[in-house]
Amino acid sequence: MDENIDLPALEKLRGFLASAQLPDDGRLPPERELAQSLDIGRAVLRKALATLQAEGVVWRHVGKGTFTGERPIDTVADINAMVQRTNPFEVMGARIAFEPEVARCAALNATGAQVAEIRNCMLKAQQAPTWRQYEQWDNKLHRTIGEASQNSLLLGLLDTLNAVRRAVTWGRLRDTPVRPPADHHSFAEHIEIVQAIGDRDAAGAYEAMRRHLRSVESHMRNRG
Amino acid sequence: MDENIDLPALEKLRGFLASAQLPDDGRLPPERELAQSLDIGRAVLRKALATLQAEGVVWRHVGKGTFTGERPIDTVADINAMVQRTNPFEVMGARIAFEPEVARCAALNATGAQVAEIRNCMLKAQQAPTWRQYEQWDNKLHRTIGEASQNSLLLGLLDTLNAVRRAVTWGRLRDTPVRPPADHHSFAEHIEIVQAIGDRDAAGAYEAMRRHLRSVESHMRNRG
DNA sequence: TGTAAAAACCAATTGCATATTGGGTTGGGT
DNA sequence: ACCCAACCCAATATGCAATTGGTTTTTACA
Repeated sequence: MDENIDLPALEKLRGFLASAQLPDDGRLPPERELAQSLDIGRAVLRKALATLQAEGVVWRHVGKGTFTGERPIDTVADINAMVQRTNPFEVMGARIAFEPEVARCAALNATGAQVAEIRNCMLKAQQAPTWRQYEQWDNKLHRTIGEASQNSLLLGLLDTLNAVRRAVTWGRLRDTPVRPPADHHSFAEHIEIVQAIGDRDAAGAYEAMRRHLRSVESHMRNRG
Repeated sequence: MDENIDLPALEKLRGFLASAQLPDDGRLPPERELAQSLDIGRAVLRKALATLQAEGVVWRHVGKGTFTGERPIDTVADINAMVQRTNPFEVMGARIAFEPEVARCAALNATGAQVAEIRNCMLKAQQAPTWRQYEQWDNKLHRTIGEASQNSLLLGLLDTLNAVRRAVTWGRLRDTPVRPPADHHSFAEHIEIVQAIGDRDAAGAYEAMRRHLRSVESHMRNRG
């Protein structure tokens, strides 16, 4: 902490914070304006603000303003940052960590209509005439399982994960045959997942999804 | 599919897509410009584009443009939308689904320095003189566990989850006593989590984190 | 001469008007 | 009946001036 702090100014600022009616986002008036209304210089105010920032009472950001409370972690537009930071194996690891839990929640919470939709997606994926359409139905299958968890936040996180996955694997379809072979490993795995969800078997759904993604991971490694 | 499709125009468009040098985001020229350069009408082009969009070859968005490939799910992690849609119980459910898996990965992957930092956060949380500082160290403990997973995507998802959590629980500290009581339930639970991570016990870390969050959940219910 | 305050400058961000883009309709021509 | 050109609308992007925090320079005073 800076020892040159002006204590009367700091007390004025604390008094302001204790009594001010601030907007919902906790934004303080601009420094120039606040200095004037507290009848102190801006440089003095800035020192007092720096003290309060070090205590976690306020946070400041160039161009945005000064706000009460702790600085939020910056997550807006973080998808691009995530994409830059990660790689296909991390994406697989995150899926293996996350999606079995989503399947578990789906087994506990899915409506009958959602179970039927999950089955439909699985069948459509098996019957898909091209890899592109197989991927579309595969994506829809996984997302419908996320919807069936009945937890909008889990679904939001799953969508974030899939957005990163697609960005990381962009262009990956170029060198594949026309459609998946009839013995494509995911088909049997999908059947097990969907069966467990339909049976309301949470642990079974968790294990089946985990086996599926481990299998996807090892195929990815062999193709590496 | 629309049966009024103009096949020569569709072939012209496919030919364009096969040979064009497009920017990295796969953006096509604006419709008016593309219609001119292909020497077809804009309405005809729009029909051809609609056909390709139905096949998943391109996607279009008012005001943005036309792009190759499938329509991405909203790629900006829209934290505000998640916050509006969810509630504290969903947040708890998502944490219970997600954070034990993060603890499992941390037990397998943490460096020695990270284990030491995790311990430090735990001790600092126990010694915190105010609830505000306890929360700061608690947040840091959970985030350090996320870092220790050595998976930047898992960490990104955890940050997203915590950003939503903070927004949903905004202002929750107002009516609490000065500091956590010495027998605050989380203290013993933190010890178990940190012990399991330090012991490299993945299943133990998973179970300890799950018990901790279930305990937080039931305290939340009783307080509700 | 040293210090504090005021003024000026810089980088990051916001707000707003205008331009652009896809979506669609209308009228005229073949 | 269909296509084309022109036009309109809603969503989005772009560019620029204003705003905001961060810092340096200048000025005034003791």
